[in-house]
Amino acid sequence: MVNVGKPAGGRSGRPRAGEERLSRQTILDAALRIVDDEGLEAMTMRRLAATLGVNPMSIYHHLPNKAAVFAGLAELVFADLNNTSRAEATTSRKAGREVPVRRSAGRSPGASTPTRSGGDRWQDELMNAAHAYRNALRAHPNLALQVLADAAAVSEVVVLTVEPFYRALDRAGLTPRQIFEAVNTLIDFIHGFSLGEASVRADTFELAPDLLERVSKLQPGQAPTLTRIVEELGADGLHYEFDDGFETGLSLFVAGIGARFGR
Amino acid sequence: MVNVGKPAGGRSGRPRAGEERLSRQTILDAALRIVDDEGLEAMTMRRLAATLGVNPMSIYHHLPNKAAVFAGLAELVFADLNNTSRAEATTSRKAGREVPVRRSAGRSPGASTPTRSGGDRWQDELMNAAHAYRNALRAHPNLALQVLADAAAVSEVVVLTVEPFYRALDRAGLTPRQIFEAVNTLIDFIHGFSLGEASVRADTFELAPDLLERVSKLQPGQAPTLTRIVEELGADGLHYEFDDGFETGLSLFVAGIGARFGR
DNA sequence: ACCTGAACACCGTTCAAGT
DNA sequence: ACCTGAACACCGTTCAAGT
Repeated sequence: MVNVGKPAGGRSGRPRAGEERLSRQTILDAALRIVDDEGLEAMTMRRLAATLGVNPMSIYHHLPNKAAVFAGLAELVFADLNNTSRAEATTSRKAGREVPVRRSAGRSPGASTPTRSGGDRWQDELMNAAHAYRNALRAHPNLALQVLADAAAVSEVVVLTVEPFYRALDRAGLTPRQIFEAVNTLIDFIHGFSLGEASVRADTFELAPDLLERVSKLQPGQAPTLTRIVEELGADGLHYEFDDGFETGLSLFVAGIGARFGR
Repeated sequence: MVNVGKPAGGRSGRPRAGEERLSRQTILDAALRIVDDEGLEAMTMRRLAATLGVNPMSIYHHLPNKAAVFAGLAELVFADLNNTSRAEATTSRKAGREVPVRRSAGRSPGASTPTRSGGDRWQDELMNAAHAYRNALRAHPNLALQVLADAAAVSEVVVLTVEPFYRALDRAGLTPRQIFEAVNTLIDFIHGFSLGEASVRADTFELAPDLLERVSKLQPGQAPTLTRIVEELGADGLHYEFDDGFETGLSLFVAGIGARFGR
């Protein structure tokens, strides 16, 4: 199965230049590919070396250990997010490697919100930030758990990530303290949501989508309210869509800001 | 360091009866102790066997593999939660093993909410459910990630866990669909929050508590709004307490329910 | 039924050596 | 500077054998 060949076939999308050298970037690209295709635990140092057509120890010359590889992958995810959300900003282009701009499904693809009057601009801005964040985590389901557990390790790039949230809520007129608290809460929600979503996509089940089946297996009287509510909902009502769930959560949150902070 | 002795000293709190036999329960207890004391990755099958004073292979007679051990641990966490939140319910007591009732720090330890009039009962009920859930995850920080990633594997016991949330929101008068959506959102928030909290307690940093230091290292103009807001807050304003953060999140959520669903 | 010993097919990482 | 081979100290798990 595993092709431990000579100097690695040109598997990745990148065109191999005449010079084929090992670098932090090529290593991380290969690692990401393994994680995406075969899951977290398939990503071993030896396997990584094999797909690069290189001795396992060569990797240690560019990254100090396996943890650093995973930290590097987490960083990639956030970097992707930052580059995606301000595709137009006047940034001095980083050397090499353009990050492909992924577009969220539901929204208009062109310029940001076409001239609309109304006063609900900050809500849209906040929604956009939230969707971009979710999409970045969703792009690599197998990596999500690692990213969320390791967000710490990625300092700068993670901090940049919250700027759009701050901007939206600043525009909404909240106080600094309110902004700080609201952003923390919203990001916690997105993390929890994405964790559930990633679990389902990876392989297993999750609470929301499976509730009906599980409740039916309960002994009578173990969870009376839950049982009754689920029955009232019926099979149709329980059909779960992650997209809807995310939207609902966001709108609940926006409504909360309005009510608590008088917006 | 590791004491690989004869038939295992009486390390666990349980009194060793004359008969010292291996069982699913003793294995899981030992595993939980290793995870709590030394972290997830210290919990290897061989290490577990050593602390039980037993051959590694003996374990496989009671649990099919390592994944099953972790699933069992996740189940313990949720079982703990269920037993804690209805300490008084008339349940036929399960054979053996009483789960110690952990009490949350901030609240009055006695009977639930002493006779209070007012119409805000459901809010308190919801808060209590949320705190109990958070506390269960907080009781074993090293396990939190595993639990959240694996909640799926633990079917029945996880389902029971949401009953208090359903009861509170049913009392609030929401429709079944609204309850379903609100509970999903709230639990996602708690998961995300607990993930962050567990990461900090385990070893690393996290966004909220560390924001100030990190923002100061940003290049000028990289995140203008964030930078300005953080400066306005100042060092004092940014001091982060998880307890406050959780309370804020909950109240934002409760306010959202009020505003969206007219309660 | 429950436990064991030896073995298999892996790991991450150190270290001394090659070019 | 960058890469390698051999080795060390581990893993999870299978399998045939013991009582």
